[in-house]
Amino acid sequence: MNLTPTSAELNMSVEKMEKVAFILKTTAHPTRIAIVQLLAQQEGLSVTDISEKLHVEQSLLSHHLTGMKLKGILSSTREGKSIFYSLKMREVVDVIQCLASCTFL
Amino acid sequence: MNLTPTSAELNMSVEKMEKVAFILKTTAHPTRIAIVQLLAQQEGLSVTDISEKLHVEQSLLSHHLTGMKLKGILSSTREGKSIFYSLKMREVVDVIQCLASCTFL
DNA sequence: TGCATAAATGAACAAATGAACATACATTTG
DNA sequence: CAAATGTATGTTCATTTGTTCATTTATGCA
Repeated sequence: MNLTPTSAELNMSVEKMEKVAFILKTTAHPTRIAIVQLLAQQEGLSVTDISEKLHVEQSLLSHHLTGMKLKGILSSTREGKSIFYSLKMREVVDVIQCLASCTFL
Repeated sequence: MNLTPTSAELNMSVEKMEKVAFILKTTAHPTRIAIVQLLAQQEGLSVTDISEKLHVEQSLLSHHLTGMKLKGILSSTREGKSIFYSLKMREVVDVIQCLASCTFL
């Protein structure tokens, strides 16, 4: 996993910092990290699927999911009664894994 | 180069998710991202240095800095009247750059 | 000493967030 | 259509966060 920045990338605009902060904030929650981890392994899980796997109540989970979708991290598609969520911004997986691999955590 | 996480890494404990969330949360702010970017280029800047470069008022900056230090992202050392801050958890640079390199941001 | 400079701290407040709950909406099936 | 199922939405409340301002602490120097 090569996360090494180029010098061009190091000079970041305020606007970009705000966008990055936005994504970090959107991801910075144990439940949402669990959602990303889950969808990284298996795309297209329904709300019920996720709810059962993570033991998170439906409404609360839905709030998290719709928020993450609104912010561009997830996408969803309806199939019958169910709505299936997938990872849209796959980079967040790398971001999480990068921190998760820190030995001191 | 293998960007795919291993199954071991994907199976993250709740505790680890909380720690990762903690770091993400601690970083998820434009000013704090700017601080990380700055210290990534130049270690050991004083509060005044950072304040001037980022145009952030002393007290507010100090709140951000002490918070980030408390949470293990930065370290600091006094030299005379000044206190110099450095990056302690260098991984957050990678995390930020990873998101910053997203073309769609 | 006393003063200037550098940084941290604490109080106060607005705003954002997370959780829980009830309810509404959409879809399928009988 | 009505009932059942799956999901979203809205409200309320407690907590956390971000900011500002005033004050305090620490250091160096005349």
